[in-house]
Formats: sequence, C-alpha cells, structure tokens
Amino acid sequence: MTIQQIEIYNTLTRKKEKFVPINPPFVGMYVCGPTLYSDVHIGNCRTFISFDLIYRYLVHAGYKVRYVRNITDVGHLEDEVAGAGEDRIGKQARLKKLEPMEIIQRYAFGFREVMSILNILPPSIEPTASGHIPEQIEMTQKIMEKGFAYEKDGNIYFDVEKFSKTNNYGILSGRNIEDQLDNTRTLDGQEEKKGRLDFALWKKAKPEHIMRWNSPWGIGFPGWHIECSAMSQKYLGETFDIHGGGMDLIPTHHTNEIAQSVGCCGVVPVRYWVHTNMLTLNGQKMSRSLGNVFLPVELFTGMKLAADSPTATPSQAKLEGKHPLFEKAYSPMCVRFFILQTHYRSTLDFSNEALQASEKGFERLMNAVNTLEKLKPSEKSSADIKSLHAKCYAAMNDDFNSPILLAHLFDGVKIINSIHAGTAIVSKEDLTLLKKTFRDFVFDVLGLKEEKETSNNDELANNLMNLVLEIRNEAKSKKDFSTSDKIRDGLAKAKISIKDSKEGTTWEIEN
RNA sequence: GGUCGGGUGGCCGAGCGGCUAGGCAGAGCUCUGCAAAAGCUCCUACAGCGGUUCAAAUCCGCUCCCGACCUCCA
Repeated sequence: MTIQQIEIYNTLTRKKEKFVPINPPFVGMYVCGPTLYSDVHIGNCRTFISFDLIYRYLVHAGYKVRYVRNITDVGHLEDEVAGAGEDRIGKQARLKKLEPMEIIQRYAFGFREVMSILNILPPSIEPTASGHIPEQIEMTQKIMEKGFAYEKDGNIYFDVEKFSKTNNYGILSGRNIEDQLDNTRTLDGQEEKKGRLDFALWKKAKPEHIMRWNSPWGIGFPGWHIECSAMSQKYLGETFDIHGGGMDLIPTHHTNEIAQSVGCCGVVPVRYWVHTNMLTLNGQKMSRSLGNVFLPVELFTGMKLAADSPTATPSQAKLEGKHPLFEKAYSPMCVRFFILQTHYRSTLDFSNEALQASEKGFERLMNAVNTLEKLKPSEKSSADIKSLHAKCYAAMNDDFNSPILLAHLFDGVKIINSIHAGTAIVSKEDLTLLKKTFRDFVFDVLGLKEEKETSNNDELANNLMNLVLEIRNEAKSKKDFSTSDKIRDGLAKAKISIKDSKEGTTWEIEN
C-alpha cells in the first residue's frame, strides 16, 4: 500500500495544506474528548465520528497513528463568576450524594457505549485529566518559571498580555489581542486576574469543592485548558502532527492550549489544527446551555428518556413516551451515514426529513454491498472500475471529503445494480477491485456496518421461511395469486419483506 | 458592538473561474401476475444588485438574511 498524499485544511493557515507528518509513517493525533459532567449528546458524537473517519483513513492510507483522545473528569468551574467556586461534577456529587468518581464512571461508561454503538473506534490512548495531575502541576510550574504565569491567593493565572508581547496569542482564532481586550463586554469576578484574558492554570479549592489535589500552591484543582496541553505533550511530544476538536474550542480552549505549550516549551505544539463544525437544530447550534440537546439513546429509539432514568446509557436507560422531535427511531448506522454525508467542516442541520433520506440511501448502499458479493465476472468491463477506485482515494485525500466519497460509491452502486440486472459487465480483475473498493471504503474508512439481522444465523427462522416461501412459490406457479399475496401481506404485517427475483425469493426483517 | 463563517434545485448536501456531484422526494417507461427491488429517462439550482473576465454558483464591491465565537460547550 502506497501512502496517500492527503491535503488537510489547517485552521492555523485557513487553507488546505499537504499533510507531511513529522516522523512518517508515524502520526500523532490528539482530539479533545468529552467532559464527563453529563451525557454526550448527538452533537458531540458528530465530532467523534468525524475524527473517527480521519483516524480510519489515515490508518487505511498507511500511516501508523497514535490517536489520543482525553477524558476530562476533574470538574471545570461552573460558576466562577458568581464566586460559587463549585465545579459541575462536585455539585452533582453533593446533590445526589454520590462520589465524584462514581458519576464520572457512569458517564464514561455511557460515553464508551455510545461510541461503540456508532462504530467509533477506540483511540490508542484515552487519558483522564484526573490521572495526570502531577503532569499538569509540573507544566504549570514550568510556565511560571518562564514568567508567563503568576500566583494570586493560591490561584495560578496565565499572563496573556505578557505572553502576547512576544507571541501572537490570537494566531489560531485570527483575532488580534487589542480587539479582544477592547471588548466592551464586562465580566464580574475578574479582580483577581491582572488581565481580562488571563486564565487559570490552577485553582484553589474552596472548602466545599470535592475534587481536590495537593499542589505547591495549596489544595486545588487544575485549570480548564492545562490537561490537554499536559497530556498531549506526554503522549505525543512537544510538537505533534494533528490536534482536533469542535470549532467552538478555537477561540478559547485551543488558543490557550497553544499559549500554554509555547509558554512552557517555547515551541509551537501542533502542525495541523483540524476543527469540525457544529450540528444544528433548526439552524441553531445544539448545546447544553441552549437546552436543545437530545441524546443518542433518544434518537436510536425515538423515545424520550424518562425523567427518573438513572442513566442515559443506551443499554440501561429508562425510556417513556415518544420523543416529540422524532417521527421515528433512527438506527445508529443511519445516523452515522447521515453525518458522513456532510463534510466535517460544514454545519449539519438535523431534521427528520434529512434523516429519513439518509436511511433510504444507507439501505440502498448496503443492498448494493450485498449484491456485489453475488456478481459474476465477464470477459471484459463496460464500466471504468479503476477510475472509480482512484476517485474514492482522491475524495478522501481532499480533506477527508466523505460526501464526495459517498457520491462516487453511489456511482458504484449503479454499476453494481446494472451488472446484476444484466445491463453492464465486469471483468474478473475489475470485479475483485470493485469488491475491494467497497469493502475498504464502506467498512474500513467510513466505518459503516450491516445492521440488518442476517437471518442466516437463525436456523429456525430460516427453515420456517424456506417452507413459507416454497408454499408461496407453488401457489404462484399455479397462478393462485390470492394465496401468494396473502402470504406476502401476512409476512409484511410481521415486518418481514420479501423480494422476488430471477434467482428466487429473498426475505429480510424490516427494522 | 467586535471577529469569523454561511446563504445552492421540493428537501438534504458537494463543488469554489469553463466540463454544470450524489442522496431523498416527484413524473414517465422497462422488468414483474401484482408488489418490492433494480435499470433507463425527465425535473438543471446557485440570496439580491453591480463589477472583473472570452467565461462566475465559484473572484471583487455593496445590500439583505442566517449562524458561530467573544462566558462552560464538540
């Protein structure tokens, strides 16, 4: 396998660049993972699906990827402004009388289950912030030694204005620091910080704050951005290839990550910054603060999570009633397909209509994948399979353009169906390539998988269906169509659909 | 208010100077006892107004709408 030449859109330069890893064929990729103070919503899932696509393609393209995706579990401040000094995880722990780590464990379990259901591959390393407190303290110390941070009553703040005198603080967001400082918006509780853009590296814990660790500056907990800098550096080095996350992280989280790393080590931490766009609902970003989020389990079932459900983990959630947003349940692979039909840098608006279109499209694609296995080769080909194969790579090489890839695969679907219908032919060699193309791209790269219950593994069902279909075919051959239609209608009521073809009758269970 | 990104056919979504994706829906035809599936054909759009160019959905300017970020958020 030759390594593909990939172009990646780099937020740093605002254009597509040739992807050249620091130490080929090795690639270091860090993606900001979930903050486990609540359940992941489907908007979060979009980001993880996008990076799963990128990870899968890099691996498929021949790279040896170390993919690090963190879990933030130290409890970021919920309401520093009002002086509450209580983190979200700690707050829930008190209210529900649970240990903080008990809550983390539950959300982590649910998160991993949802990832698995969506066929998102686990990263190479999934480090937790709470497991890397010493690294974060050490990094904070280094930043202080370099003079880019100051202490104030047990809190350590990063000095953005000082940093910006020798560095371009807004290099990622494209904002200049004067504009940001001039921002008329006023925030309360800023008196501790020297500058309004300064951010905490370490926070002193109030007595009621449950998640706490010892540090050179007293009992406290790490700031909101330091864990990603510390953990990426630990596992990928001071400078690594790709750093990703949702684009809402650009102006603050990632901007501060760069400042921390540069402030600590004097080198830029990341070569390619990759950002995914948001999932919207009626044109509005799905977010917790807007309250327009829905959960994967609700989408997969079309049901509403019960108010007293102890968890939103799909396998354990308690559901009640139809979800007002969904006309029906949408399967995980339908959702994945829906997301992959849009480029990762575009916003994607959720709607029943769009989801149902994806459902049909996904089914058509998977039917063709199955048909492909039954095709017989001919002497030569009437379609250009090599070109199709090349176009699939070209699409992915162009900034992981999955919608274009799918468009090409659907061209392939037409070819497959035409061959099956006898209006096109393929050579043996081309058929092998066509099969490889579909297997590689549909399963390995796009990460789609068959969801239909393959009836073959249920001997009882198979035997029964064979008998029923045999009776129906006998009736048909006697032109006893009322009997044959009665069988078909009866099966349809039992959610079993059948299709007559030249090779015989096939059946499947509708989802 | 500042910064950034958008407005594409009935819907979803690519493209980002010439070759006018793809999916879904709709119409007709073929196949079929009828369905379903599949094949063929049709429906040909780029917010508005100017400009640059032999050529613009694609570049430039203005206008109108929408969104994101500036405060935790994928």
